[in-house]
Amino acid sequence: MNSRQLQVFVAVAEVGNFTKAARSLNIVQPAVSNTIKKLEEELQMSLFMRKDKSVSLTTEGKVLLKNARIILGQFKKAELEMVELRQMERGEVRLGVTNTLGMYYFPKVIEAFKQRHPNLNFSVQVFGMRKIEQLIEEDQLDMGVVMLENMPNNMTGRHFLTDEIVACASVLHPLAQHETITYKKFIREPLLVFTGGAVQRELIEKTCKAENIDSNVIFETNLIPLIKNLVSAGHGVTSFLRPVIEGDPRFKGISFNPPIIFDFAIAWKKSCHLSMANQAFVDFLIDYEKQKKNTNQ
Amino acid sequence: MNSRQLQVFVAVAEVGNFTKAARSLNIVQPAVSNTIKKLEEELQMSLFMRKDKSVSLTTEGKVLLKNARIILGQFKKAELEMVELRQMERGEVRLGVTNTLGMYYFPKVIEAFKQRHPNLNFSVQVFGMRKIEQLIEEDQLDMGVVMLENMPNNMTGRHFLTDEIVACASVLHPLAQHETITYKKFIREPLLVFTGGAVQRELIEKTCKAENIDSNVIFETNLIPLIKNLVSAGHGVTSFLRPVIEGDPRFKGISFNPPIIFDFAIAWKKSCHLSMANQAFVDFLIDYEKQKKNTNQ
DNA sequence: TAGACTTACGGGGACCGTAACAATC
DNA sequence: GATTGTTACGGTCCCCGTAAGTCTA
Repeated sequence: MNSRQLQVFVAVAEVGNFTKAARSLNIVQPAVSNTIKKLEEELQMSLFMRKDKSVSLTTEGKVLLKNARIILGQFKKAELEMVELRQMERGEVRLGVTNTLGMYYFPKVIEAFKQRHPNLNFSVQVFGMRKIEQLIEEDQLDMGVVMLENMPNNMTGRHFLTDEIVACASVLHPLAQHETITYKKFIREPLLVFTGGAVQRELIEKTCKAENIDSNVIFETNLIPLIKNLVSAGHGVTSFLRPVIEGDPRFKGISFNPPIIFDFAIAWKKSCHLSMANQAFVDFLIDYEKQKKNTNQ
Repeated sequence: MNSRQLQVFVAVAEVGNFTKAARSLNIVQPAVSNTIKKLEEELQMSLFMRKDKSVSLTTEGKVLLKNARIILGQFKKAELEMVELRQMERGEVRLGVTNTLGMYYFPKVIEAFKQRHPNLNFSVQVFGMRKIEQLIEEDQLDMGVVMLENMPNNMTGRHFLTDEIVACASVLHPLAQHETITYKKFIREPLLVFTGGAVQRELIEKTCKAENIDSNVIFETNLIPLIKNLVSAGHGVTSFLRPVIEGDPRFKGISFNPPIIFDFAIAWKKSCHLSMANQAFVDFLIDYEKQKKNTNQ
């Protein structure tokens, strides 16, 4: 007993006529005869009473019909679900992002993606980069933002964004006169440090150690607006990705010399297959950046 | 997507290994590879992550697995129901019998049949023969007992029993001395008539009319024991199928001259297919009589 | 004679088995 | 080298289409 046999059987049962059933199935009538005959032989019972000009179900046929309808319905439902998955009308994306990118980069991208695939469930959460790597490892996230150059070797991913870290001071601050600044000079300033992601903090520590000086951190927070307010009020300087202060007249962004460039990648466990929804988001992300680059040129 | 593909898919999903799945399906491993590949191509999505030494389900695979289990379960259930129907572990027999046969013939047969097919639902009801024909016509009975020689032509059936109608008198009655009696002489006796089935009553009417005499019916009832009591007490004579009085020392059964033989058939609507349960009972009935005849010889 | 189902026969595709290959430990 | 999955090839069986046959109105 297979699905094709049931399909033919139901067609015949519904129209009570082999010829019409064949037409509705787009096959010839003898094919229907054969299929039904095979099915009857397999079940060792007759399913239809052959009367002149029409056929009708036997008692056994009626029992089979009930089951056949359920089975075919279930097939249809399963196939539909698969199509929905394929067409991104179902599924889930669980993404971990850094605080900065979560505030200044992803909202626009995700909004555009959501518009394309409105029925996907989307979970975006902000974590530090180390935490993102850990949660991906623990399968609590599907993917996340990591630094391209130090991607864990049990993970794989794709580079999607390059951005510059700049020193950030109030436009009234003496530093605002400079166009570039060395990192060594920068860390001697009173520093307001964003501690959400450990990366910039690590950069400071490393440089201090290399220069053999103590860092001059006067304030730590993971609230970007708070840092911006304090910097704006002239309490110190900080470093941000350039987009954070771009367009904000209160701040001057000063490139480091040599410049500090971050390459961001979206990454996932190497051993783990991305669901179609996640894969679609990655593709979308790469494509989004390519489009943006083309437009800017 | 067909049932075979799902069967293979579930097998692989359950053991997480193509080779073992192939073994459990009693096919070779490349066959499994091919089937899964076809399925993946058809659904346009990958269902398994191929890792070293084992495979595991993708997100989409998990969704399919849930559906596949339901579908295969439904198949199993349907096949089981068909087997049960075939093996007479389900189904219903709705049989109409005459009063006499219901009391003196069918109990033993039905008991034997019940023993063979204990899970069949059985409905046996006593009606007059005309009523049986009517109820079959109305589809309220599947089959019933009718006279072979006047089976309605919209019905068909099989002869299963031949029995003799005999005059029945108390052993103390003067008629008990006779070995035969003509029907003409019989109807001049004071008659106790069994009115459950109209057949014997009709026979009396017909003969009276032919002989141009009034019938001498002094009592009518459809209670066989009551008639037997009255006959036993010498209040009159009656006619019965021979088995009714066989072995009862109070009565003498006197063959008519010429003998009156009834051929009983079990019959059903010609246009209507007998369910396997009913068919089985018919076969059983014929076989039962054949066995009995062989034993007696 | 027309309409409906059955039977017989041939072709194409699906599935399975064999065998050789690739990859990982 | 052993185990696991993939690819290629050939054979068999199933299903479909064509054509002829049977039955009934």
